[in-house]
Amino acid sequence: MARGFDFKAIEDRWQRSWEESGAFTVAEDPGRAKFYLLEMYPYPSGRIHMGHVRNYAIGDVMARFLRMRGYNVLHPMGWDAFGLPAENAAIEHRTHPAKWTTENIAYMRTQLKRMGFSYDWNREITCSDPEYYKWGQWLFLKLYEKGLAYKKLSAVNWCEVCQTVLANEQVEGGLCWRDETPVVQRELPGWFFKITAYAEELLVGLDQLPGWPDRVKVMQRNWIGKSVGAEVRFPLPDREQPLTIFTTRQDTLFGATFMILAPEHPLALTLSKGTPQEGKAHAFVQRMKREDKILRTAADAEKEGVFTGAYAINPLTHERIPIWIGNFVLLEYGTGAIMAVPSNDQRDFEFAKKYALPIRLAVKPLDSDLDETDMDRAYEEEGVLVNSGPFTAMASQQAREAIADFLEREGIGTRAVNYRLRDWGISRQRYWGTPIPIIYCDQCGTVPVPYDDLPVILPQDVEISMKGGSPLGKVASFVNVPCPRCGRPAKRETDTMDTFVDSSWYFLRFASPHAHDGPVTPSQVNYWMPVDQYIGGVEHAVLHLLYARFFTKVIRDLGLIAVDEPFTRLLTQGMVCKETHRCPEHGFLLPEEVGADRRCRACGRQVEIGRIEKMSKSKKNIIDPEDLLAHYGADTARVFCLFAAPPERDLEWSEQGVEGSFRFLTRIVRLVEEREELLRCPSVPVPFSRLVAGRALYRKAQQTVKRVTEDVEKEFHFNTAISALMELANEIGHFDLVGMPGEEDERRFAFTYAVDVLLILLSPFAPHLCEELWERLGRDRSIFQMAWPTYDSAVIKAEEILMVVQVDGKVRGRVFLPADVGEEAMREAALADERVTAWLQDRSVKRVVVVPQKLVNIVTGGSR
RNA sequence: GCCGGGGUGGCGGAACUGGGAGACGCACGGGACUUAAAAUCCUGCGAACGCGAGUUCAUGCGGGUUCGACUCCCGCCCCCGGCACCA
Repeated sequence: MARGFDFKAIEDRWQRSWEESGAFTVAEDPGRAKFYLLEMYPYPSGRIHMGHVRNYAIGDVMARFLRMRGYNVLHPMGWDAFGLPAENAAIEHRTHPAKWTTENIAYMRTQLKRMGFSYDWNREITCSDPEYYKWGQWLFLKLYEKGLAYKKLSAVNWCEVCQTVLANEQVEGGLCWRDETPVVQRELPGWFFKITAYAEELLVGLDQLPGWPDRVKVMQRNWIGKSVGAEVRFPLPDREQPLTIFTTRQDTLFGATFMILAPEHPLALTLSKGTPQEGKAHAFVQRMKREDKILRTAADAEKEGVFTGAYAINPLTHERIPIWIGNFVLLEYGTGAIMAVPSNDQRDFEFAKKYALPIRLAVKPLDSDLDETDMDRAYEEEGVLVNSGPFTAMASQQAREAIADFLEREGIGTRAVNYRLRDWGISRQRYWGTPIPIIYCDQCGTVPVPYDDLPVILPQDVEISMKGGSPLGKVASFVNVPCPRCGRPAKRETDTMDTFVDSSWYFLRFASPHAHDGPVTPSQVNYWMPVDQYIGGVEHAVLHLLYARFFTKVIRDLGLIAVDEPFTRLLTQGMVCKETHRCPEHGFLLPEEVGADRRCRACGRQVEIGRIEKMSKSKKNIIDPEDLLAHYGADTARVFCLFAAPPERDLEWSEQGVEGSFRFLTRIVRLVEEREELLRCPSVPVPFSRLVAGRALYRKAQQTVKRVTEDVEKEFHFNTAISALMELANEIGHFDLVGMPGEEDERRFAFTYAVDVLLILLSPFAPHLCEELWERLGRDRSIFQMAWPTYDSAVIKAEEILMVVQVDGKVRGRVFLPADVGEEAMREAALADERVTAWLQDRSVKRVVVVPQKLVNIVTGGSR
């Protein structure tokens, strides 16, 4: 290692030392404030990527900082080890998912250790470990007992590539979240968790989370999608049962001129029976069933429908109105049927125009009139009711209450709430996941596996393929079991659980990772929970982060934990990005595939360079942390990730930026090495009141303590914290150790103090290097056993202030004044300043604004 | 369309609660050291005008409030992310 410093040796040495001393092992300690710091655990894909480095570097700085601040810090790590990539790898490399996963974990663990992350490895958990998934199965059974886990046949999202069902949260814009291929709808039986039972609590609980970013809360709020309105029963002539609809706009009821059913609505076909429309309605429903539902219900799809031939009675106008079937009405939402108010709903308007259905205005704008025969679009805003019988002239909002009251009084309807949130489909037709602990018996039906028989072990000897359904179904020794109730031959459930189930409670397990009589040990979990700070990517805003909140509430209701919300504070870090090289012919290129003339080496076309995009294999703009580690070491990697951008923003990779961080650390090494002898000798403390020559440096060090502490603690502004450390390092570098005769001791004291402070403050960011230098200076303990420095606000305050003098708001002069200067003295000094008086010639002073300790603004009466 | 986050030098980014815009770093220019280069050190670095002291302009655009606006208010433009026929 020629360049800089021998980071390899330093890192190896200290990593071994921390491991041997068990520096990061923690236990409950009621005497100390606890802090549970957690980063989202990784999927063991094979090797860590820059996103991990950034995520875990942020967490590790926090962990080390908080320990030095005196907290009892739980900082664990584990593996989200179940999931489809292991099966794909198994097929591709002819290996077993378990082997592939275990090897990946082993390698990635060494990588994390080489980054110097301070985890308590005694608490490591792997969710493909039977000791872990046993308790996932246990929780499943508890949910089943409480009616929160159930099986049903339903239309589900199916990914052809993954050969499995996906949860709603795993479909993004009609595409599979993992491979971005189109998702299709399929009728399939599967297991669901009743997350909707907690919809309201999941919604209102967001208000109790001031430490969460707004955008995540907004995304969850939108996802839960609460709508307040009413269910209204529209009588059907000649039928006992009315047609019930849900609306949020009961104020527009008088404008309901027809109704629309979802094609899957049970009445869609029965209502048309015996009418002249029967054939047409039947054909339409059949066609809708064949069409892809995601396309059919997309926002930009053309509205289509057919008349059923039947009529309902508008319960307020008592008019007979036609019932239609429409492609855009969803069975799953509300009651699967709507009243159509074309005057006040754009979708209904388009439908009415297309099929020449009547339009009657129900709500008009406050300040103008509308003619329903002459509208070119619906009036959807609030307004004043018209054509609405006794409610005419009421404001929308008031009318909604009045009409809801009326509906309830007359027995026509009830107030109602609807949520967009659907139950969480957790069945996966794949192998590498937690087996669902259920047995099907011809005699006894669906039988839960008895608790004593847990875990249901995932068999090892399985042929994995992406064809012919769940691989577990082909393992006879797994499938065929005696019924736990009657003993007769029965069959196991062959679906496994969504891996998001595993990650919905892993943070609880870390508190008591080896508990063997339950998923958690209440005394331990209640000491550590909630997670005080959670750090991870925003891509989990409505996936993991919603499921984990749901599980926390369920487990609380089981009486195992005492918290309502799992994560008190959440930091969503930005992505790691890098520029891409794109050839119009060959797509994304590696930098080395581009010639010096910015042309593609393969075809000679001009290559588009400079688009900054998230690092990804497919865009060929990956930086392997392994290379970073080899060339610059872990400390540089950490400092770069934290310095280049504030954590919540995207980080743009820059080779020069890394170089800069490396230079900074090298400078620190030089700073210490050049004065090593001197720094090793104990210096005699000089009280601040007597400090003269070293006063400025001492103060700078204290100011840096304040800045770094506040930056790290309050806002995670690691970038500005590091810049403050750079400033201090610069000032130390320029400090004159000799000065005037007689000042040496004082200067030595200030210098030593500043260097010590610098090393301690820097140690969470660059732990290996700081430990090394600390030791080289002969300081007796590990730097991480040092208390975080404090500062004295009297020291920090400069005894001189620089007063800015403005004339008419423009800076015209600067004057040094004693810090305790009064307003009147500031005013006088400002008016006496030479440069200022020049500006004041021929102008009259109209007013003088004095900002204490800071600035004087002289306002003049006009031009000269 | 709705919701959220942004827009500041060549670049990444600073700026407390309305008070010196551009901290810190990168890139770049000049200089020192060197036979030379690298490394390191010193120095300059928003733009325009000026020999210079300095002056004017400048935080997406247009208005406003204020002694004073990157910061507050009104109206627009652009970029990124999320949701999107949810009745």
